[in-house]
Amino acid sequence: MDEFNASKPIYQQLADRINRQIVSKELKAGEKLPSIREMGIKYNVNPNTIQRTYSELEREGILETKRGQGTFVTEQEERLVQQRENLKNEQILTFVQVMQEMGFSSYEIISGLQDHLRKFDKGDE
Amino acid sequence: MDEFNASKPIYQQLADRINRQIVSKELKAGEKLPSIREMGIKYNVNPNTIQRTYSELEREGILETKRGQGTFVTEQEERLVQQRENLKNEQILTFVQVMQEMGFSSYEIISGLQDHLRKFDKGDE
Amino acid sequence: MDEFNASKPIYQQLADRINRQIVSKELKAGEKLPSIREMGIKYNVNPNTIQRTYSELEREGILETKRGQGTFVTEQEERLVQQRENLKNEQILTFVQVMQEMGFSSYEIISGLQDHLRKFDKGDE
Amino acid sequence: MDEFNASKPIYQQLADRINRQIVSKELKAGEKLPSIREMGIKYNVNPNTIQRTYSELEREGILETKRGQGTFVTEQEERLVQQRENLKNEQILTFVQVMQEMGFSSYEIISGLQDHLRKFDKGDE
DNA sequence: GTGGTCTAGACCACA
DNA sequence: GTGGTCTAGACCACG
Repeated sequence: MDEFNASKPIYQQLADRINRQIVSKELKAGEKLPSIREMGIKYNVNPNTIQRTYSELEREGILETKRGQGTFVTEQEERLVQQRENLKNEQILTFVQVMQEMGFSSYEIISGLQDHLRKFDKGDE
Repeated sequence: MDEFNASKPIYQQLADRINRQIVSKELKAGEKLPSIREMGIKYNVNPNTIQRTYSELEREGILETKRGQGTFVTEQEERLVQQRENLKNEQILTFVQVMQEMGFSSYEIISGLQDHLRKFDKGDE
Repeated sequence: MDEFNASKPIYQQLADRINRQIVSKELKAGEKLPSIREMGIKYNVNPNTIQRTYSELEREGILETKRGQGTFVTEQEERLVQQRENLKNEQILTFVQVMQEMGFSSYEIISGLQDHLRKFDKGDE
Repeated sequence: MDEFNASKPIYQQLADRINRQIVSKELKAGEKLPSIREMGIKYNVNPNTIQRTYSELEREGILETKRGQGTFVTEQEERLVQQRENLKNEQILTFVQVMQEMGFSSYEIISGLQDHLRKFDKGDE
């Protein structure tokens, strides 16, 4: 397991991934994350790098560490709800910005998106 | 003019910008681009950096260099049309992927997007 | 009860707390402290940690251990008076040092402090 | 030069120091800081540690880095003014909290402080 | 030259 | 066992 993109720092790619797991409820409030060392082995990455990922997410307020016990998803559910909202808006904002800079109209954006979803939709609404 | 983002290489940010200018028809087929030197001055950037930007776009097939004359947007209009379609689908694809990984439903994606466009729409459609 | 700060060792935070309880006369000269085991349960903390807290304060001369009876606040009242004075001056000294290093004038320090006390004063004076 | 406190991380002690230098205008808006490597040598500390110090301060918004050029105090003077205010209030807040927990009255705090300043005042008002 | 990332390996405090 | 800090040394992109 070492499928990392060269253009973005590993610690950020991992942070993004965990962020998504939390936002998609794959990881739940209060749940314990693997230890830094375990993660290091799992992703074939230096523990320091994992450490950086975890602190980054702690700074964002969605992870908490308990001394000598490990790192946990925060139990403050509001933070998680808010994070979900934040990430959604962030993604939409940059997507729309880029599309508009490329000269696509709102109509083209929406209908292009609908076409895409129609093709690949797995029925999850 | 030196409003560059720290996280991405300047040469790529320039390439993206030119890509957008071409796709949005701000730059037209066959049009001459400023010389490397001019661009360097205009954006207050090292000529090496511009050089790299141009080669990148040449590799993508939308710029052409004529020795002794300068760098031009390709005159093969199909390439440009195709590039526009490519960039659009690329953007949509990765946007939808990320949103789905975060557990957002097709409904949330579309309506979130519509909300956003409603708020910020500049009337272009 | 496990509201501990991550940045400082727990045993020290406990020592500080007891120090304050003694200096504020919440704990009086000669008074018996809870046993190590009781404290451990009360604060949901390992007995080793409490042990360390107590020895620390013994070293400072304000606690005394009587073998087979438990741990007590010293009965030498002067030590307590002196400790109160020490802690006060210590706090003031480092506070002023830091403020002066940051370039705050004596006037700014005093008036900033008065402003703060005016806002938050609970009437104790 | 390796006068560091054992109880606090070096990178934070350095951040505090720089924070103070900026707030006291010893370092001015837009001024260039020594390179990571220079600082490392000066304080006999690993460049990585300095790096962490700098990023910490960048996150706080008072430093900025320009790729390939170095690290600078931000030129947005308001951020600096605000930081001065923040640090002042932070210091006052924790000082007063500690003193009140130790049972000192507002009167004792203020007059203790005034006594202290009277003794050591260097004429800066 | 600059900062940014990563690794390997070490030591520490804490539970 | 856990996370937190630090070092030494490496490689990279950028100007």
